[in-house]
Amino acid sequence: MDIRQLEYFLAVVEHQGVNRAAQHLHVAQASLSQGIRQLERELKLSLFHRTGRNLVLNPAGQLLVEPARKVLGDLVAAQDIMRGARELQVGSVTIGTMPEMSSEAVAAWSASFTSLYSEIRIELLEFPGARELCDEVLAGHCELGFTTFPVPTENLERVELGDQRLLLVMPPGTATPDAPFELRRLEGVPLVVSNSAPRENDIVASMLRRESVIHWSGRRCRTGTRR
Amino acid sequence: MDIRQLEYFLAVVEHQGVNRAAQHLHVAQASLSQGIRQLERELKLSLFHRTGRNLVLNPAGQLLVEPARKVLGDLVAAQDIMRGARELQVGSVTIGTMPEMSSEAVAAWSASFTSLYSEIRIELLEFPGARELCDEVLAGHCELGFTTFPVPTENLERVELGDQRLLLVMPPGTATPDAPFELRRLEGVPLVVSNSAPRENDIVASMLRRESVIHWSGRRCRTGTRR
DNA sequence: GTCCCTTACGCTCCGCGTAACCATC
DNA sequence: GATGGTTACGCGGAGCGTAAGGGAC
Repeated sequence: MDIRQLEYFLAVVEHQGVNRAAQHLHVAQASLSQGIRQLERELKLSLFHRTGRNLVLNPAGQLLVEPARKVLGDLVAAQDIMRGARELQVGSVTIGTMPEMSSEAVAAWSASFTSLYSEIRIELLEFPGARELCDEVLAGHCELGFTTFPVPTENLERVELGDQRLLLVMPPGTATPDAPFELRRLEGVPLVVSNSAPRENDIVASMLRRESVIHWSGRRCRTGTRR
Repeated sequence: MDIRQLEYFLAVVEHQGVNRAAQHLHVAQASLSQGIRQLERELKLSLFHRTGRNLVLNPAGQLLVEPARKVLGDLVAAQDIMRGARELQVGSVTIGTMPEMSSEAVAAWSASFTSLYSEIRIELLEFPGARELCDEVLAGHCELGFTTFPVPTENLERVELGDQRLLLVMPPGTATPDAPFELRRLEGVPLVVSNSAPRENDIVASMLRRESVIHWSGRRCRTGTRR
């Protein structure tokens, strides 16, 4: 039993005859007749009464009408979904993130993407580090990932989105050197940091950690999105 | 988009790879690969991430999984129904009747048929006369009809089911001739007849009518099936 | 090397159309 | 004759398998 055969069958039923159905399907009458015969042969079951003039459904044929409509209906539904996906109207994008990545870039990208393709769902996956993130992108579990340079693989396409500038805000009167500020000078300094990153998804914290700077968490405040 | 292509697609998804899916489908690996490529070409849409090793669904592919399952599921449902019809497990038979036909033969046939094929539904259509009944059977709207001889067409297959004997019950003391009883002798005689035949679906009434016998309906009683 | 997917290439068979045939009206 | 369905037959293309190619590990 085939899609084509079911289409032929329903066309004959709906147009009450091979001739009219063939005109509607733009195939030769003989081809349609053959198709129906072939279907009946495969099913080992007659579907129509042959009464000289027109073809009339017999009980077995009547049993097939609704199931056939259902199959064809589901098929066009699937085709509609695929057309939507092709025209970027529906679907989803899975993107990977990592703790050391600032969420601002991801949020900005998501916002602009959503404004363009409002029906595309964005799935977020977070990985421990750039290595794992790139592995997952390579394995095909994410379409793309946001990470920091250097990217730990050569086989991925990379787009530089920009530099992110961080501002250190200090109390009035603090000595501000002209030379680049050394993170080491924050050793032991109480800092206002985010507490909304249970998995340390905070670029400042991870940078300080990389520099082995111990800071005293003087006061925590909420930042980022509130749930 | 084709049944075969959807089967191939789901097999690759479920077995996570062309190779294993091909073994399961008993086709060559290359044929399966071709089939998937062809499907993607038709849809103008990539369905898998090609990441060197295995094939992994991409978002468009994920969108197709459930619709494809639905199409194939409905298809096997249709095939099941057809198998049932072939094995006379489900389905229906439409039979035609006519007023002058005694319902006893129909009932007896229905009972024996139902005891053999309990899942086959019997549809009853009643027509004004043998002429109309035979036309409908010829047109394919009934599979068979119960009628009385002579059948008013040569193009139908006929099976004689038997003779139906009718008994005339008379008051004690009535003269009973040895010769065949003439219906004309019932002229004006009060008869107990059925009142359950609003459309005169009564073999006695129609026989008397054919003989132009006027009888006085002395008393009516219920016969046949009570609703 | 192994593993897995893809491409190339012939072959077979299915389904199409043309044309002839048959039946009914 | 007109209409409508079936059968006969040759052709083209779709899909298969074999074999070779290519990338990842």
